[in-house]
Amino acid sequence: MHAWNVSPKEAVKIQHALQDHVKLKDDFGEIKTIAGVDVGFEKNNTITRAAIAVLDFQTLEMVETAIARHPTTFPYVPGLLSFREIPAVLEAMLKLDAMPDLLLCDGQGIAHPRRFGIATHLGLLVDIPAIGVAKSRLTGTHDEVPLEKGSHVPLMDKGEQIGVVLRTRTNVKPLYISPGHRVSIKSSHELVMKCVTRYRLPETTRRAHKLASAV
DNA sequence: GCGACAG
DNA sequence: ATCTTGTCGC
Repeated sequence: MHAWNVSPKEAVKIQHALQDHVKLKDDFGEIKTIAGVDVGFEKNNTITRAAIAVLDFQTLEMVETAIARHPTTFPYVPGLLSFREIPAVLEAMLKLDAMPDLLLCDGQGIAHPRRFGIATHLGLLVDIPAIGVAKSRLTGTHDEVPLEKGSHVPLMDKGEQIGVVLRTRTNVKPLYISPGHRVSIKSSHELVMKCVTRYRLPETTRRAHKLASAV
């Protein structure tokens, strides 16, 4: 594994070096468990708190959870989010009894200037299929999304599709879905939709967010 | 040079 | 991300 105590400039180099290993084709078997990953901060951002909620993919019921606190060592820089949040996430992952079959991360997958968002970086490091679920746009353009739940339009960048903008709830801001690693755009879209109930965010993310808040 | 900019 | 109460709308 690469170093984490790096400068922003070095972080960009690492992203370029690792990008070649990313797989955007479906590479997974039966998905039994799916994990939501979320991060929060404490003590004036000096502590990064990572939370993971593992759910049963079929019933969306909680199977297992893990929380970890880690000193914050990297600033928030658009495009380099993973260097700020992943160290704490990896610590939380190690506390799990069993690795989940799929990860849903807060933030982008390949919908990133260098196609290397946090979902991509994390999925690659732990070698688990991962999808990025972002609440807003980092890069790319798209047409307006119809207001009804389930509506979606492609997210484009430099002539290629990098994800989908998905309305998970009628009349509510859409989510930006993009593959992280070992999953296609189409499957990312379908899998996220299966985790959505009556709220804007998929259950995985909602559960992880609650954990990250219930300090 | 001027904006845009995940969490 | 985080600071924060009530309030508008489906």
